[in-house]
Amino acid sequence: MTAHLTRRELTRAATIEEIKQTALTLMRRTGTTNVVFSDIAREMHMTAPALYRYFADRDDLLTALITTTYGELGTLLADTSAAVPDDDPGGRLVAMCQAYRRWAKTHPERYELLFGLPAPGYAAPQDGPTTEAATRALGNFMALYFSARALGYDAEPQVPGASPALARAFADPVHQMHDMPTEVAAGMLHCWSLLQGFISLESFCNLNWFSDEARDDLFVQQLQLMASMIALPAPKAGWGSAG
Amino acid sequence: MTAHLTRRELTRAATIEEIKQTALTLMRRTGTTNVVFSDIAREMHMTAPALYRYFADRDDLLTALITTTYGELGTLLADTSAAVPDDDPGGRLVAMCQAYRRWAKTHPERYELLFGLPAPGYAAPQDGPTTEAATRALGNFMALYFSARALGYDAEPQVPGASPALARAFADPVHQMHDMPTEVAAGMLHCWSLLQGFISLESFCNLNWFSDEARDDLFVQQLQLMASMIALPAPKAGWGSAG
DNA sequence: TGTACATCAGTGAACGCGCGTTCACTGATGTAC
DNA sequence: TGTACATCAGTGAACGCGCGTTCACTGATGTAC
Repeated sequence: MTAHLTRRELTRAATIEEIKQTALTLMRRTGTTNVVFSDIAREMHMTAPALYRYFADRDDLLTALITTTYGELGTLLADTSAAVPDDDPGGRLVAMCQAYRRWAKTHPERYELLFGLPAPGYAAPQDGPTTEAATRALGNFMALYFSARALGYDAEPQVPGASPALARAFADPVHQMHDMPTEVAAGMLHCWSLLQGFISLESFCNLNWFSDEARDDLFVQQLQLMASMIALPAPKAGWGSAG
Repeated sequence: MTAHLTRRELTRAATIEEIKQTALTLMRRTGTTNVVFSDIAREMHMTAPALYRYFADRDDLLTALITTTYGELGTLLADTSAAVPDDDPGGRLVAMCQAYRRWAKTHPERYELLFGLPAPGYAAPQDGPTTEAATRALGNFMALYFSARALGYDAEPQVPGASPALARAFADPVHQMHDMPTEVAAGMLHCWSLLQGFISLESFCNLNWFSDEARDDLFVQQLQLMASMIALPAPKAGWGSAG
């Protein structure tokens, strides 16, 4: 029974969690992926050296933050998907992408943390917890195809066929794409590009010359393109705006 | 005759140029958008305070760097486009996108500078030189449509029609899209999203789990999607890889 | 052409602040007998 | 149940470094007469 945790172990886990949350909160407040030990400590009514009881150094904390953030994103996507009935994969696509978009717009620094230029000396440990968390988060999109197929939808996606090199890449089970047609797998990646492109442009203020409404409409159009790329049926509740 | 420049004015202009280039070189060396006055000065065999003769402060230099970088990107795109015959807009699309992609991969920190999370306290001056330089750079893509139309290509792009809000946005002549069909304008933006998405994913190492060859093939597929979105003919020399 | 003055480039020293990290310590929490 | 010891959380002071920025200065370049 390792379930018996001392009070010390419990508060320790709670403190670690609090440090990470405080760091993320401060990141939002400053609008940077920069994280300052003294600031975190002050926010928690502690002193900076105390943090070294929980994280070896700044890089260690950063790795934990990235993992946590991927986890948060994954949970968001999973919850959003779960809130839409099984038999509406198109609706799930719309809901998940809109949720992702809103999340990135609300927390551009978290988006930057995951998908921006890696920090100065920081190299994510290969095959580490970050990679695993990332795969899990993206798995939510892969699941769309399988739930659509379970419903009998298996229209040909409107994308070019996969090349041998691509097919070889897709065959690796790590990416969760090994048992979908290579056209769908390729389509998934095109969707991913399209989504990331829009979201990074919007979150980093490079689409400010558009009205909110125009941006919304543009995004809805991209959702439609995405659905066609991976051959998903239209969402039952409609696309959400001008179509 | 303001053409008469004193030696002082000439060396001054040259020094400003050298400072900017040194800053960009250092950015590449450190792999960050961070720029350190002392480092620039040392590289130029000067001392840090001397730089204040040329730039009011760090933000001032940053603004200049962004403008310069947009200019560099614009020149790259224009030159690349000009190297392809007028009557091959599809070829121009391929050449420009590949050039852009290579540029971002070689200089991820410059890409970050233009399209990443804006620096800490830095707010780009609205309607400033940066905006103008950005518009000029992107204008090279708009030009694709016009050169295609001049050749008689005017197929319907395979994208949803533009909503009223979008149409209103496109009507603003600033964006150089006011005299193209709204479907084409929308298609342009979808292309832009797709391109930015792929490039940011690749440049920031989020597609490392693919082989170089697989990434190349994926990009070629996206080029084909882009061509169909803005109704460009296929490139005369082919797509460049597995199609 | 030469001289007297103004303007500008660049230096070196210094200020001030932020911030990661170390260290010797105190007090509280847990463990062994 | 109580006592003696080990472990851990957290503190406060300090080190060391980086870096933006200021300032009084020297020497060179340009300008006016």
